[in-house]
Amino acid sequence: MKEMSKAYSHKECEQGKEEFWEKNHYFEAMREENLSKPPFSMIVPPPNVTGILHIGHATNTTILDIIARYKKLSGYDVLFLPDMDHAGIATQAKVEAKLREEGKNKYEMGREKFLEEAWKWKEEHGDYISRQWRALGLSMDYSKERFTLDEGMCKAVNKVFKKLYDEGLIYRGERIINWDPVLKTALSDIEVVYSQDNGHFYYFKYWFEDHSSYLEVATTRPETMFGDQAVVFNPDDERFNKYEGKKVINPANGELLPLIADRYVDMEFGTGVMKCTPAHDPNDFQIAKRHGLKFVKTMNDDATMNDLVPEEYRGLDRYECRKKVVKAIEANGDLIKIEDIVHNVGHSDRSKAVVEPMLSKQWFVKMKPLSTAVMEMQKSENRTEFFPQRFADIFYQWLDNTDDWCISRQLWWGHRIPVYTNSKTGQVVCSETPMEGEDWVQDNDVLDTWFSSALAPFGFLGWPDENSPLLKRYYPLDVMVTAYDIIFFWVERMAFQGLHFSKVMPFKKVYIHGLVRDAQGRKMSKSLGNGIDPFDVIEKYGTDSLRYALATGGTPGLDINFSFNKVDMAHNFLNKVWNASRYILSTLPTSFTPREIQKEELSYLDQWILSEADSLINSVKTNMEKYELGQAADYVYSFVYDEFCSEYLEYTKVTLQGDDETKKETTLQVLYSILKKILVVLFPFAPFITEEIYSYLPNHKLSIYEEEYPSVTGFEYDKEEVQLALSLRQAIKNIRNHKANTGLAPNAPIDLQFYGSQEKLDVVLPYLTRFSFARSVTKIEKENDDLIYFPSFGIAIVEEETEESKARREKRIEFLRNEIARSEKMLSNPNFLAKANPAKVEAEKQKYESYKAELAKYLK
RNA sequence: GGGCAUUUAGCUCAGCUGGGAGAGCAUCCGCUUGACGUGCGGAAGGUCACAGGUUCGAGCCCUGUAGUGCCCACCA
Repeated sequence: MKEMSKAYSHKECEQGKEEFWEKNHYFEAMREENLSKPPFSMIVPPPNVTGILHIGHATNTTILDIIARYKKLSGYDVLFLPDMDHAGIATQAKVEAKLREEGKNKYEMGREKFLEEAWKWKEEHGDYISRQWRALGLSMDYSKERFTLDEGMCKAVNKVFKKLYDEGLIYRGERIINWDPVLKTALSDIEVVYSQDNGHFYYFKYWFEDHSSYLEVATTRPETMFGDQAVVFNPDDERFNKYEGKKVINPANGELLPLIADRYVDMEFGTGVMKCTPAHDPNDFQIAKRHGLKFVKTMNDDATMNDLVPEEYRGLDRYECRKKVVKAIEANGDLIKIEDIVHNVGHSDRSKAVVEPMLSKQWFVKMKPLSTAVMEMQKSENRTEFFPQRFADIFYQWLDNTDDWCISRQLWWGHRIPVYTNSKTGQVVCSETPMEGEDWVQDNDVLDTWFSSALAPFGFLGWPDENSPLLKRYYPLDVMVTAYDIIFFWVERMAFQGLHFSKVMPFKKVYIHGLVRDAQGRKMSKSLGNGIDPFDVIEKYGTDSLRYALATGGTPGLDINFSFNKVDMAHNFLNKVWNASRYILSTLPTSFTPREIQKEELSYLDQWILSEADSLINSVKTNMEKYELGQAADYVYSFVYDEFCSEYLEYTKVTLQGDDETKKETTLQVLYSILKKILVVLFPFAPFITEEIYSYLPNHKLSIYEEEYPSVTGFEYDKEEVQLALSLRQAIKNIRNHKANTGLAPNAPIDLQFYGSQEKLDVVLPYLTRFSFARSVTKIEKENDDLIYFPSFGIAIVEEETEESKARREKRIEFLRNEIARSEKMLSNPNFLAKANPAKVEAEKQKYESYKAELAKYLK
């Protein structure tokens, strides 16, 4: 047998393992030999091909991987599919930046050449991501990797688009959309993030035509005044409704604006009179439609002023224009005041530029029918289950409120909209395949990236090929694991697309986790410099420690605070596992052969530890099924440290250093079987170290992957025997406590008296000697004032009576009295006896009796 | 404005159908006990945010208040 090295080295453990697993096909789904197993499927949320994976990716994929490995060992044929997202806007921005550095210009290059550059980018970064996945120890089926722009996905996207188009669920329309003037593309509503920005509220005089008087109108955006078409007040507003039909002068350009009434206006807000800019504000747009106003767009794509504004403003940036207009109006004496305000301003999620609401012709998905279908489904038995459950409500509410989805983007990198216009006839056709003939011109825009990632659950499995083996076997996905920040972007859209095209929800369960923050709970950001690169952590502590730290010590759905403290703890824990294993394996003789353990051969200590192991397995399984990974790992952690290593492992030294060969052999079998269970249970969390240790096990198979997830022994343990073990532990603890309290060294010799049967004394004696350093243990036949009782026996520490020992006894008496009083109160309460759980009542009675008995000795 | 989450030891957090308050780290004391000092044994440290209520019994359930974080909507 090879020898394990003295200290746990993550580098040695992790070296070559991914290749080993891959080479032996453990990551592959749908292997011939696994076809009889039930299928289980997941996909990784596709990372953007823009760059490197961060700590959030590491957390997400670690959770997925833990589930994948757990399911695999639990007897499932697992598909864990890798994939990447072309990330339209983000990648295009990166490629453009790179080209700029090289002194190139995308417009000069043209679409074709630019896309070549983008594909080059994808190849490079895709490879890099792929390597990072392996460094994180992910057991994905790399032979089935997909990309949102690969051939199959292009087919899927075109087919979906065409069907929705034909059904009238995709339409082209002119509406107010969110325009990103830096990236020069339309955005969807959820790509706009609002922040509380400082701004100004400008009050202007709007004179009546005859200059007899004026109305006060306030705005935050004077630069839009050139597009104004009316001034609006509430029809119920007594102050203004007498003016309906009159006209006022726009102080920015001298044009006449009609005064109109609309219920949209809030009488309480501002001056009660509002200017209306139909082409640059969504609410004004609605008002204008109701009143038949004109829509005048006054800005270019880069948010500079266009030719419809007076000459002196043309070409100015919107903010320059704002200053200039205000100045001009002030010069005319029509500026009343400027107030400082804080208001919500929409920014582009990607470029952070202030979004310009603009009238624009774009493609939209009509959401109502699609979202309604999902809502109906979520009320049925076939709903997708959310973990934690509260996210189901968040998911549902969004569906209930969402507006049509703007899906066209003015970019080149992405799925081009499959709609063609005939330049001669003007005919418009949606086609899954390119239209033949020079007259057909394809729409210039591409689709929102999320349009294609929404198809991931079925598209990546092979749809639209209905006969795709993956699709048939693994759809719908068993569980989707993702952070809460992309529920709207991704989970919702997968849901309605999946449901629309397959009639079932695309995933049975959704597990939502939190975001990773720094040790103080702050968001990781470049400016704070508190970001953590998972690969730095891996280098220093190893993948296993990182994985363990990320997946445990938190609560599902809540944010995770990353700290090196946790990684240290994980690393120490793994070192503990390593050393316990090393010790056990070093005690196994070369002749050792694992075999089935029989209940009859077990000592009381064996029975105790095996019963603890059984309940551990039950707890771990229950929690794994609920995705309570932290909870599951906690059980293993405390079992390993406390029950197994600090106690049982130490106890076995008595037997192993003795000369009863039969007992020795049994003990080794128990140690071996529990060690193996620990390794398998920990394997999903820390695959490398457990595989490494596994390879030292006698009779090991090719890989720990070949093992089955452990189950309970099925033994009916003898309650009294188990109780004896518990009593022994308690006695040792008490004696240690006594020593610490009296200033004795832990290994100071001590004399004990034992009250109980000779049989019990015989089995307990060697442990009392070894672990409490008992110099003598004298069996006594009479109860003694100094006895401390454990359920199976009593122990007295022989010592001279001192003030201190008296005080300690007084303390004990006080404790017992309090407990007895508490217990009496409960037991004398008829309601408790009648209503409480009978087992609880029984346990309470027993405690009461034993406390009373102990107290009686002291008070004799 | 609406909603969700959160408040437990100095710090970071557990506490899983209500039944004697826990872990890791930090602190203090003691141990080179034949796997591990990356360890072992022990100690100290908490009106479980606050106020009511339900219950025989509340950290846990209900109502309210306050602090913190986040999401959605949005009034020019």
